[in-house]
Amino acid sequence: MIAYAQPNPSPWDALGDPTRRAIFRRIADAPCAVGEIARTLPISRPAVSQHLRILKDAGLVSDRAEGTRRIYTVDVGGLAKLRADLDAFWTGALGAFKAAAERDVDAHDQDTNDKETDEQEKS
Amino acid sequence: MIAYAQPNPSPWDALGDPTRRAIFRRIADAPCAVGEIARTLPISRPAVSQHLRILKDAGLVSDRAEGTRRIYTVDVGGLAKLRADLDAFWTGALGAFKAAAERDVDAHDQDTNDKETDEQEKS
DNA sequence: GCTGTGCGTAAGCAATCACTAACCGTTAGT
DNA sequence: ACTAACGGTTAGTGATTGCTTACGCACAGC
Repeated sequence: MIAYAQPNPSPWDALGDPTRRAIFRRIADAPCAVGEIARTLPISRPAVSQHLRILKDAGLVSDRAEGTRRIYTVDVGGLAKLRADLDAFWTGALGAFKAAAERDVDAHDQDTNDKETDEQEKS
Repeated sequence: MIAYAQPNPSPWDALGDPTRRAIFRRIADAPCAVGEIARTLPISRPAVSQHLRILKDAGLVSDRAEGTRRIYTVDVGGLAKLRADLDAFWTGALGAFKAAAERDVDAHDQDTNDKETDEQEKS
């Protein structure tokens, strides 16, 4: 899976896998160690390690040593990136929606602007 | 890629691919047709079709016919799901952070509660 | 020092996935 | 009716990916 690792994968890439989402969800609830996570999932402990590496490289979690254990915690930087992207998607979608609503009066007379008309008809 | 299709993939699964994120971003900007998207991306038009199918099954986009063209628009339902999940991640992460902040006074005396202490040290 | 526990990493493998070319149905214009 | 444009679908292919086992290092307790 190291072959899969690229320097800084996108948080979206990282959470595009259901196992990694489950792991991340667990860490978001409370910081925990690799072994604790592995015991709650139907996969091997090294697999969890490898997933954590990806989450870490994506900026979604960070880790620190505590004796023989490594404790993983959420890195809000990665969450912020996701939120920013999601907001952009949302803004774009709602922007088109609002533009269509403002043109609602003329919707049937101005069929030349297909983009807004399409969005209005979808809603 | 139909082999990849499952009835209702998660929006996270759908956006876990960079090509699909690019497609979705384009649609979030404004509704558009398959061919328009394909012309702006370095992949074939059938590939775009297949990606759109996944985004649609994930509830992130919807489509309608307009002559020979199919116009794709954002489905805010899928966006809402992403937002809800993201909020849950965020809430969990900040909850642990706030709990640690409230215990800041006793942080050095109560090292037995490792979870909160860990989160406080991370921040 | 020895032993046990925890965990990162590498290598290998089977399954999955993103891509292409080809095919064909639908729509629209002449 | 013919032609062009559009786009969904299928099948095949090579690349990618998530998993496992094995190895070895670090830490902690005795």
